[in-house]
Amino acid sequence: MFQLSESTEMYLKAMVELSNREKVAVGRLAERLNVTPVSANEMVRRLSEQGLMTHTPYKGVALTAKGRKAAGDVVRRQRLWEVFLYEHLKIGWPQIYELACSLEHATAPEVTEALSIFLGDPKTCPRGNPIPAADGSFTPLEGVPLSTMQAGMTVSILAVNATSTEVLKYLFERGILPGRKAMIVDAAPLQGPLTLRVDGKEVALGLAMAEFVIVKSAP
Amino acid sequence: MFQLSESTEMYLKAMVELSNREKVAVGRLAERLNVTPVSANEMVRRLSEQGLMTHTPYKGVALTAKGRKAAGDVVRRQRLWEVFLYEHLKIGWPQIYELACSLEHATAPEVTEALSIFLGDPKTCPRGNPIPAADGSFTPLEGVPLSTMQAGMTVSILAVNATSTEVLKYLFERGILPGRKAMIVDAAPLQGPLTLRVDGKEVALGLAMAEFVIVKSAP
DNA sequence: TGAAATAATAAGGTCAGCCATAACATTTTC
DNA sequence: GAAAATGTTATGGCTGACCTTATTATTTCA
Repeated sequence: MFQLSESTEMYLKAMVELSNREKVAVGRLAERLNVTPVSANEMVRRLSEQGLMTHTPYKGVALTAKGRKAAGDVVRRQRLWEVFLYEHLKIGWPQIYELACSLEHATAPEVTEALSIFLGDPKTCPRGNPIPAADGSFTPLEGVPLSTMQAGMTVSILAVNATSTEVLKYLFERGILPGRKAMIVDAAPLQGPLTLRVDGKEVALGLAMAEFVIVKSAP
Repeated sequence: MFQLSESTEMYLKAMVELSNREKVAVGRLAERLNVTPVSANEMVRRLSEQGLMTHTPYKGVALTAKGRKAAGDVVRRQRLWEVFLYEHLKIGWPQIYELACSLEHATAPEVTEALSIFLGDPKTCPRGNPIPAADGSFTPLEGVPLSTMQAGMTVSILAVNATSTEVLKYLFERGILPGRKAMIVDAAPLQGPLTLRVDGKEVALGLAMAEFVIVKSAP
């Protein structure tokens, strides 16, 4: 609607959500965006031609400076709407990502800035992620996916990066939310699930989900 | 995004904005939506097949009950966003239509209802038009286009139904706003312009614009 | 009443962003 | 080092909502 197509915005957003700077495999993009790897490849080619990302075959994709700026704008809109939906419209935590995503695509720059002012220029969205500045710049969180942690460690949950309402609902119901602390009781081998203790309760979490929970180790 | 395509929503909205129940000429639709008459014809066929409108060739198009309900939903979203943008984000009156239009297409039912509550269930948008109820029902304004009025009459402006930001800006700058009173100083013949006295100033207004200013005669 | 204006239909084209299937290239893993 | 997994490219197809050009039908009005 405002230069970038909806599809382009989704790809940019996925890049930010999946990477903390490193290259992202095209297959991961395809998976997150629910398209076939062939489609993702096509789209990555288009976006590379537009100078938004660079693709090194068999190695992955990375945003260019231009792409990072554009992605920052998109993510800013998305997260500001999340704040609005959560804080002012009282919409449930698991739903806000998906609803904000739709609104994001339809938001003109003047609305973004007016919204930010209305909200008091928040720096973090309800899922714990930083809200990029008006110029699109942002510093990724200093955290790692929960899936990389070892049994016995205690972590503090910084952010949840899942997008599907269903997954968010699952995490929400088990108290896996930004700000909480979790103790890793067990990490089963062979891509097996993690067992956590959160809020006094034990929770099993598949690795796929644990990838989208960003944590830092806590004392 | 939520069953109806963006394009469908635009046609439904145009139907509500152009009619006060009577049939609308396909050419008017085409004009307002900035598409060719051929395209509008195609689209009207599609919408008729979906049971949203009925088309009587050479006579015009009318919404069915189903179409009126769907259109009411769309218009409700649009106008609620207008209120939000105007009242809370402090965005200028001429801009809100266009900006709200984009947001409208991206708004899920639960957001619409939460927004309505947040806004205090307003009944009128900043352009003076009624906001349909949650079930899509609404009563059209009891007013007529300014273009149908005679010289010498004094009218009270009920609503402004223009959509282009440019036209809205023109009207805004001249004080042609809901709630104001206007005296028709002169109505030139041959589709000529109207001359109004609004707020002590004289304003010339082409018939095309005057069609989108809804008024009732005032003492 | 007949010309002009408007409306409708037909046929064929474009474009973005998907899809599937199939062949081929590279990397990972046992 | 070979098989399995993953990634890439090629080809062809689809859909929605537009477009143009051309032809035909109806209505309006001078």
